[in-house]
Amino acid sequence: MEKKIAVAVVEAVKALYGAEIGTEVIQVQPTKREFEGHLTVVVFPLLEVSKRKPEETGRSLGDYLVTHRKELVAGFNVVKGFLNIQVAASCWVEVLNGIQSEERFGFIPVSAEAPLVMIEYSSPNTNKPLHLGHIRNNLLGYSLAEIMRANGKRVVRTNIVNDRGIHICKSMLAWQKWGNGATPMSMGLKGDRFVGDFYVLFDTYYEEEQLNLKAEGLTEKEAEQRSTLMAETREMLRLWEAGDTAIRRLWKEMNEWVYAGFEETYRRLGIDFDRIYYESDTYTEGKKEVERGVSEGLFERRADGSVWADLSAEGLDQKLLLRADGTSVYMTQDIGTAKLRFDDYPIDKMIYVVGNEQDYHFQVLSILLDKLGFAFGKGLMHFSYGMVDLPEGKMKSRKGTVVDADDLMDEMIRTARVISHDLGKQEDFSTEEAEEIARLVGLGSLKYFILKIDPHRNITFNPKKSIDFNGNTGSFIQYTYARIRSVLRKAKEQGFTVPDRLPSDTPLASKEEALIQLLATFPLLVQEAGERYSPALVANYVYSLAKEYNQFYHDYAILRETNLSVRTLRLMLSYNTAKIIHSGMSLLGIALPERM
RNA sequence: GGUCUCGUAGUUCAACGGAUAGAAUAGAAGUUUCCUAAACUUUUGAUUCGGGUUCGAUUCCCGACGAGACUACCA
Repeated sequence: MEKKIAVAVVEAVKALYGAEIGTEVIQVQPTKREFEGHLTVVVFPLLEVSKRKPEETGRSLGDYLVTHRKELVAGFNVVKGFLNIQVAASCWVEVLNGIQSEERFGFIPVSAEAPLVMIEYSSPNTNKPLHLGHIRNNLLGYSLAEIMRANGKRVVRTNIVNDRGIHICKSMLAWQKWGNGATPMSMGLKGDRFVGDFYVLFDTYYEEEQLNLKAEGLTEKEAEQRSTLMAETREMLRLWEAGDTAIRRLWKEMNEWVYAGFEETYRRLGIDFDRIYYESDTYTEGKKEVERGVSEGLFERRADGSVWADLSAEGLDQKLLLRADGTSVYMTQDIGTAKLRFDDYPIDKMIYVVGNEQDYHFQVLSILLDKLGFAFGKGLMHFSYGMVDLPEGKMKSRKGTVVDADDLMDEMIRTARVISHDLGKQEDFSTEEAEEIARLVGLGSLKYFILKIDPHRNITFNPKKSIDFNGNTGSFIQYTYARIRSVLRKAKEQGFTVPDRLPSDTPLASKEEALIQLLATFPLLVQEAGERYSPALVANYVYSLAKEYNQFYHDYAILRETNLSVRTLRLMLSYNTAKIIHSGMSLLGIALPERM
């Protein structure tokens, strides 16, 4: 609709002022509530060609549109430099017919030639369970993938698992020393939790060791160097890299436990991947690339054997790529992973969903890949998002102030169950139904809470206050959806049908026009969300749609409406609102209950 | 110190450079013979400060102040 108006205005400008302008000059936006009209044209940008005052220009354009395009424009008014347009009712009916006729309104079908976007997200370490920060990451990544797909892109969702390194060795060593052969099965624990506990155990003993050493009068640095635990860990890493079979077997077994745990958490969270990469497979590739860089004179090997990239020409500093002992660092691995990925897929766009603490890392990665001659280096996108903090400050795994992903999901579902129970809703449902609804609502609220916030911002998450189930929340949207489904069920029972299309002379009330207008903007919204990589945009749109429908619902007795054409209109509006809420929420990875 | 991100009602979030800065919560007052009251209606309340760019700035630029991140032979 906005586009139609823009085209019509271009035509009017040509007829009135004889000037050729592009539609991109025309700003068409929804009219603010306090003014009369549906859409508003901002005339300020047109003053240059009209050579007249804003009000006069607006009136001339309005007159032209009402006279020459009356099938589109039914009326107008001008306030200052704003031309408010009343769109003809028959237009809105046609728009609604258009929405009704499309299975997935607003989604662009994915063709085999479409650009291929790879999205990396999650990227866990295998030494501890997933926490709230990972939840934000996973939700953003999953949602972005859905949004890109809705924009007609081919999408490969990928996960790079940091399955090797000193941190894993800490868990392994602790298990060897103090595990007494325990397994997740024997302890009745989730595998990731089980291994994470050993990681914490290592740290506890390490702290103790450090305190003892410092008590002997050693400085902090000396104490670190004298640590036997650390020495054993490093030795373990060395053995791992050397391919020691016993160590490799232990490593494999403990990682399997962790993967089983992750799998469960991912499944509950409702996210998955198309392709998983393991750092243990990619880090050697990274080393090769770095060595190539050295031989091509791109990087410098120092006297101690370490390899560095000098990025001072780019305004950055020196960056380590290989340690003196030849082992790789994070950057080395990311170079290797990138190479393997581009060998595996014809990637047009690479998106890394990683926290903003790594902004610098990706800036450097982009430059390094570019230096190494990879065409994709410059175009890689770091989808950076803010930290999730607690009211007391930053989450610290060592201080035990981390909000565990599984615990949080449990808590959300529990809260949903309690609220549902208190409202007396559960009487209508079987135990299984009630439990399923609690699950959908609890998780939906959590997801919505995270996704509606602009990714750049840090989130302060208050576990005590938990998450609201009222207002701008996932459950509000779910409730609205369930209610619409209920209306449609009842309509069917009573023999009322939703037609394929409405006659164009169907009368419309302003509430109905407003709802159609909002529905009609969905394709633009999806496109914009794709261009701006913004799940938050989708979330806030779906909320405003749900809110609009709630008011509509409150004002009209849909099923008791006796006028046939009015009732079918309202049913059709309900049907399509549900359809688009469903589409929108699917972009966020949020499931909807049929009843609640 | 340097680089980057963020500063909006008491609180949590919105606002392609557009009109009188929107919602939600919390506070105050209402609405159930009626399709689901997890709803709806009314009401109180905010752009950190100072410059600049222009028809117009929460948005863009400069400076100050405040919060966070990075600046590791950690990942």
